Amino acid sequence: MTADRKAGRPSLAQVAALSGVSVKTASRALGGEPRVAPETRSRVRDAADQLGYRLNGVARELRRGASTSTLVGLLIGDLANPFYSRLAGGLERDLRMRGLQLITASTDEDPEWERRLADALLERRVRGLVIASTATAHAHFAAEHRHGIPFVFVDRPPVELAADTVLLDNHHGARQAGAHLTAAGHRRIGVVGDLSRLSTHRDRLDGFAAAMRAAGVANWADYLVENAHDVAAAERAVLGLLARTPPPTALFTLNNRITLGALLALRGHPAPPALVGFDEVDVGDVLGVSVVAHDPEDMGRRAAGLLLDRIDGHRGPARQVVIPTRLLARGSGERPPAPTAGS
Amino acid sequence: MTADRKAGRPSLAQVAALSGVSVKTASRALGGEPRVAPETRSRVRDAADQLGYRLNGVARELRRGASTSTLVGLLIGDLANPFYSRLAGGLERDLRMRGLQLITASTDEDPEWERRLADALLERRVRGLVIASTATAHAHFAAEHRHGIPFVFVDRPPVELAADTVLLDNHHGARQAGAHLTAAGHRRIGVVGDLSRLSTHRDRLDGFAAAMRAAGVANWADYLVENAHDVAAAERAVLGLLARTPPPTALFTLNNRITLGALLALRGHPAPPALVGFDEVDVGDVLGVSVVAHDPEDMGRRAAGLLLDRIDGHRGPARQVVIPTRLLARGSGERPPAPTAGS
DNA sequence: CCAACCCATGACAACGTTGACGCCGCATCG
DNA sequence: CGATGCGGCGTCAACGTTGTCATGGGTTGG
Repeated sequence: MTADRKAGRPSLAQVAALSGVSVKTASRALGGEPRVAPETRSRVRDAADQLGYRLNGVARELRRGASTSTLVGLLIGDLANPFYSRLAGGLERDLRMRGLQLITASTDEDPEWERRLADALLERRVRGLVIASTATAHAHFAAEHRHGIPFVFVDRPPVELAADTVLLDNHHGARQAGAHLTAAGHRRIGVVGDLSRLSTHRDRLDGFAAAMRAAGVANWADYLVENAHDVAAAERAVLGLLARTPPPTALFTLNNRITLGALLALRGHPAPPALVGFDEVDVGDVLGVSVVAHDPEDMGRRAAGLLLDRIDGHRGPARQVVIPTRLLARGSGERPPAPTAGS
Repeated sequence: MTADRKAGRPSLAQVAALSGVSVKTASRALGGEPRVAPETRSRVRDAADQLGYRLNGVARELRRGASTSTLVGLLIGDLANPFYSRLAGGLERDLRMRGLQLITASTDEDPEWERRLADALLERRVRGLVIASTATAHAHFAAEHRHGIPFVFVDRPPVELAADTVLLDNHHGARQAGAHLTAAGHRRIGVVGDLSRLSTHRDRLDGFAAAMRAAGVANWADYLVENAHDVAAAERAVLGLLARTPPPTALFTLNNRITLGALLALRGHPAPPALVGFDEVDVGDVLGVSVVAHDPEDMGRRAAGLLLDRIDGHRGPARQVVIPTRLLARGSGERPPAPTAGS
């Protein structure tokens, strides 16, 4: 009652003193080491309980060395985005089976923040780093990488750094979406994309362009809007596209938030254009939204796999995993072009 | 090239040696302390860059003491659930403005896991703990709490522990939903809930019961299904309710996942029952789903506020913040009872 | 011209734990 | 019965950093 207040947190020395053994024996007893008499062990445990003592993981990590950390860093754009949070969920689940914990930070797609956060994590001596990078160069990670810290890049590949990577099949998925729409007869397809510097955006655009070339649609870029980074911006972008003359007969939205914006823009529209979105949306099923789907949780699991391999000592060259996509036709993408204007 | 491989990570001593100063001076130079000659500082910095050196945050934390940690623990049910991930997002954003980082772990609503994870976080000497607890007692946190570690309970209150809390106005929200449905003439309302041990579930049920009493609806519990913990279970539960004779004319789904399950079950239904859900759903707006809405990110921010107050030395009694809910009428909740059976 | 002072730097200890090693006493074995 | 082995426990040092105190040289001021 007297010591309860001022004494910060008890240390192993206090537990040892209370139970009448040396510090080392107390450490053995609480750490589950063998070679401790059962009676001693329980006496130490009782003393620890009485003091509300808990082993200090920070001291242990310092003593045992950097490669004993159980923390893995995860840098993503925004935890509130279902794509990222599902990825984080899959990653976490596989890591914790190995006793590793996830420390998550959102970059808000700001490269400067991303770097500061990465520095903080590395200073904390995380065991590895999984990163959906928004930066356009990663050479400053080279030193850490050489020192043996495993890096896994997810969703977006590293630049100027040879590290393990998990990517979506962006090109193929977008090409499939484009082909699906042209097959239904669409020639004027509004395309709404995210920040143009992101590799995912560029890859999807490339895939779509390939589909347009294959279908003989020139000038498709006339109906392209980029940098619609949030739902509201996407909604505005779609409304802008629909106001053109002639309007697009179909839309291809390059990620989940943009698809949401488009759905908002099309609400109550008498003759909505066809719509295919990249990424699954939550009730896409119920809404009948056709999408290029993939499994974010699987991305997280694959990232965990690559990371754990490295932690287990795998020394091979950087590996790349590609997560497949598949087109889910649910109605919105199969609407034919409205017969307003000629072909 | 030779030392590059075997040497683990360089230490301050190596930087000091390379730059020809003492360890302490190197520490001062890199730590941004005053009283270092500019020329010395840059020499040390160069040496550090050359070695790929980074200050060791673990050692610093040990040296400076427990209350200098910049880690805050967050325990939630499932990172992939938008409610939790948005809460985490709001929390993280406010914490990082103070230089604090979030370490997140999912409990999968397993009390035993929750306890293990909490132990691990406390052993790591986190600066505070935010927890959406699935356990039914929290006395084992009492010792830590007395030692001054701030706890903030979110979504669900602590049991046998006086700690800061952020809750939703579950009772009021559910009562409003019930009143809304009875006002439209519904008397047979199917209610689908989550794990019955969760306080959120019980509070919402209580609120709904109050509305039923007020409207003079007895035996409402005949149409109650509990423990529908995932989307698939909720879908089955709703299908089961609809198969009853007479079927319910309306549904009240007690959380976001259950609402999703209900939407799946009602897909293509010729004369769907009215539906009100607790929690916002992603495109509820577009779908016309009436819900009892609230702001999970705000919950996170309020939790951050309570935590930061404690970190700043606030010593008052435990405080409780209640986040308001509001009923959003979007169509699904306003459908009148089908005239199949009599009132 | 000497005292008082400040600046830049260094030596040392300590944070709390655990690995390496050593010691003692009792049981086992040839 | 002495040698060997091992279970139980203690001593010591080290992990990498930083707070405290000390030191030497240069500057200022009376």
